[in-house]
Amino acid sequence: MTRIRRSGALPLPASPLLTRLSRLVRLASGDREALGLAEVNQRRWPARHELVTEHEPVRETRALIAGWAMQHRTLRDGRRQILGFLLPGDLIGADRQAHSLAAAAIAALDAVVTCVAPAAAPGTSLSEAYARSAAMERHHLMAQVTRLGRFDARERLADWLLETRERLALVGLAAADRFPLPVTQEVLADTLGLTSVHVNRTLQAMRRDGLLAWRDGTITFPDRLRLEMMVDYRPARVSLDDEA
Amino acid sequence: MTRIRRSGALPLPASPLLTRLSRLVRLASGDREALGLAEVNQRRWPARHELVTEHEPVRETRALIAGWAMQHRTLRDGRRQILGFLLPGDLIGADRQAHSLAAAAIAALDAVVTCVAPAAAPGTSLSEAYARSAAMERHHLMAQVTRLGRFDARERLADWLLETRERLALVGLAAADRFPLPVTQEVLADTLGLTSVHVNRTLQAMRRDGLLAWRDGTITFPDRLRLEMMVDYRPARVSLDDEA
DNA sequence: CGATCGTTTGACAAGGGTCAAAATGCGTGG
DNA sequence: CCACGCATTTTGACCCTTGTCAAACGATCG
Repeated sequence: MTRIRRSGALPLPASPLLTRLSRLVRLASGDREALGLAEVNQRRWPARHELVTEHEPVRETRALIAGWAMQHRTLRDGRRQILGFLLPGDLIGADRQAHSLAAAAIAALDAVVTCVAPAAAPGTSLSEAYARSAAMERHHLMAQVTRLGRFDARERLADWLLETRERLALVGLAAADRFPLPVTQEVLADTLGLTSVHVNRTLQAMRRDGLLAWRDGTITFPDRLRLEMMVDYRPARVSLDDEA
Repeated sequence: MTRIRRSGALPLPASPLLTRLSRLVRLASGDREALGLAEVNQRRWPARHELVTEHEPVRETRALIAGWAMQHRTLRDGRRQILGFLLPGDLIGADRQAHSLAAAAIAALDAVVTCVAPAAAPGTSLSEAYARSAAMERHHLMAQVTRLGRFDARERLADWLLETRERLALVGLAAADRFPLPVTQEVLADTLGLTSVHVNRTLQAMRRDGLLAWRDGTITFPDRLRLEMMVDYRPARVSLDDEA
């Protein structure tokens, strides 16, 4: 049914969902099929659209196929904290139980495409993949706590950028030293617990020090290893048999 | 097998594990039995003992029956971030998948008692209870991110104390306006992303303002509602049919 | 009674916030 | 193709919350 296309120099745009889950768990062919099937039925959302509302019931598990979204909370007085980002291949509400309520809002950062995630029977490879995906998410939340609690501005930026590059690389959307970053400094500030003014100054200092460049919506690391040393960065490992 | 004892004025020391899970989900009698049985086999650990080591495999799901523990990460240079606390009734590693690795260390804060959590077959009330427990945990992690990212020192303290009181109340270990807090100001600092010096000063200011008292290891709120207003505190609600 | 751990205090430094305005970029309509 | 309007980035001056360092104080324990 699917025809492999090798004509141009274009890399085959593999499904980020299938790619990601396959890297988390060796999927049974039936489960791979189910995912492929689920992706046929896509839904698009414009930038800024609210996909999930805080305190509302979460009806079904979905997956993000394209675009970026953020999970965030807004306080009474307008302060906002972004808890984390949803990137292509990520699941939305996978860790859902009966009648569960959304713990935070989810909003599209740019144009976004989703599909419904296929149900996974207990014991299947797909169910294991969902569990690992949830474990990754928990891991990222913990990393976020450590960043906000014990890192200064420069470390927060470096650590977060490295983590984001790694997540994108997992679905083939980042190179070793560069990746697209479709967000404003204001969004970055609300992610890292800073003000946009301070994010700006910190970025400039890091640029001056040759730690990164950011032009045309693309982050580049002139020397990624140096950056990783700086914050003692470790790739997320959630289970024994993770790749590399 | 269990004899109900009503002789003295002593309240029956109900199992915190059974209490907590019962409040999260209406448990089938078989599941209640399984929990009771599991608790027979207890294990005690001294204060400071490391129950779980970061990056090590997590073999089984356990439950905390008595005492306090903390989940934490320590950086190369000694900085430490406490991600959250484990209180009586909490599960340890419930969200585990095959071959999963601990995302953070867990250490006993005082003398601690654990048992092995009974396995839950898919579809049972126990499995649902575990899922909700995991959802609560995720909720607390998100609250922690918001606290560290957007709250100042006083708000962090207030919000965290209120949350902790609520969690203890869930297992009958806290009154409406007071609860035991068996930790040092240093531990509090590493939880809230502050220094112990600043925690100390902030606590004093809050005492002066009549927001709280802390004597003999017990926190007291002279006016809990005022404190809740101050930080717009909302009890954690994870699913539609949570109690009240 | 010293030793140790935790709390408290003081003086000072600094990272990051605030406010306001200027520059830059960019999509859209004329 | 240009001009306008809006969003975003950048800069400057100033201030405040929180961190740092060091010492004193208090309680607990062998």
